[in-house]
Amino acid sequence: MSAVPSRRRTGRDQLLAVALRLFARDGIQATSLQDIADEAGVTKAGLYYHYKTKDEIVLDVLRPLLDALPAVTRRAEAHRTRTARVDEVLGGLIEIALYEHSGFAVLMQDPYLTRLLGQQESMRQWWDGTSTLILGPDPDPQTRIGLAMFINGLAGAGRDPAMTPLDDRSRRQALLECGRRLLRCD
Amino acid sequence: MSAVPSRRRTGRDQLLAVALRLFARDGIQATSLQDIADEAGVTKAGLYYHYKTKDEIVLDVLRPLLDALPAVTRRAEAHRTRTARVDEVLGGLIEIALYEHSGFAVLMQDPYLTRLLGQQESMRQWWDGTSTLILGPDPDPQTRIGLAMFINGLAGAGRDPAMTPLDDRSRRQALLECGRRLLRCD
DNA sequence: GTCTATATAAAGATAGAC
DNA sequence: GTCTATCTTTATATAGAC
Repeated sequence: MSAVPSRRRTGRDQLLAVALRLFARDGIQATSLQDIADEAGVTKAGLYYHYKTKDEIVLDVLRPLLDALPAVTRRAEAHRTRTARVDEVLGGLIEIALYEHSGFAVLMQDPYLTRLLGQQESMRQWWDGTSTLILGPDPDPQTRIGLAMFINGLAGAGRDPAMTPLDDRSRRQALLECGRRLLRCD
Repeated sequence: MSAVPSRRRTGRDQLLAVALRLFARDGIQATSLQDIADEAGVTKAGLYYHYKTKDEIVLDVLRPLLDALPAVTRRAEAHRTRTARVDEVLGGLIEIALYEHSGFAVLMQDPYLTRLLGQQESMRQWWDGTSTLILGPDPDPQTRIGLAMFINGLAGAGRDPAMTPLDDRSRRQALLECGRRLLRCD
């Protein structure tokens, strides 16, 4: 028994980090358990001590992301003005896109995950609720489409070469400005 | 010899249509030759009369798209004012995203294709050139990132539920408005 | 907790008949 | 131009030793 119950770099966590990197680079479907095992320095069978199936690995890799998105919405609900809610949602999504960009890109774009989450029914519900929260129950189509372009373009914009000369703060600011323009909040 | 040399629904074309639909729905890697053959009503071996490899099918499916993007840029180069060039590029990309949306989404997002095109070196070059054409040689980062969000978000926004109530013209208009806002052209 | 070895299914691809 | 049959490789997954 360890005297330190806090999270260390246990085998499981290391596997997840390796898997996420490969998923983001090659796509989930193209990443075999053999690839993950090789990269992690274990054998394929060794993975099965930690996980029963590949899907279990996938879901565990994306778990932090799947939790982070509703958390953003909950924080936004605590605000009373529309402006504050918009900023909380846009800012929260930008944080995720910038600092967990691998996971965010996989979550938003990988076809394997789309199927695994059942055509993303849960994702769609979260997005509907979040959209309604910041745009109101009956927003004009232009604004809704602007928001759709923001969420769909965020992962790509976050890893665009145009970001490289900017520091962290400028990156957040630039992406926030994109969102505000699309939602006509500037 | 046929009296009608024009394009009919030959076996090859039908295979491409089937393949594109499956690629867009499940991703390229998750779509096996068996899947395509089943859907097209032939056997797996039958595919190999038309194509030597799966990659050949993939590239042939995406060929119209890979040709359409540079064509947009060439049309834009014919204009002299920046405004006209911007509208030609944005409008051209919107046309593709709306009317060849399956192919466009696959082209922009599928990890299999990214690898097949060699980390998309050719795509990156096209995008650099197009970006420079409409933004000038040294655009401010905010505008470049806005353009990145547009191209990356276009496929997703084009198939967002918010599009359904709109007719074709309104859809084009809404997406164009997104682009103009991101580029501060309104 | 990680290994060797193996089972089983499915992938891409080819040979050759019709 | 499409088929049946088959080859080879690789995928997920399991059994059981250490």
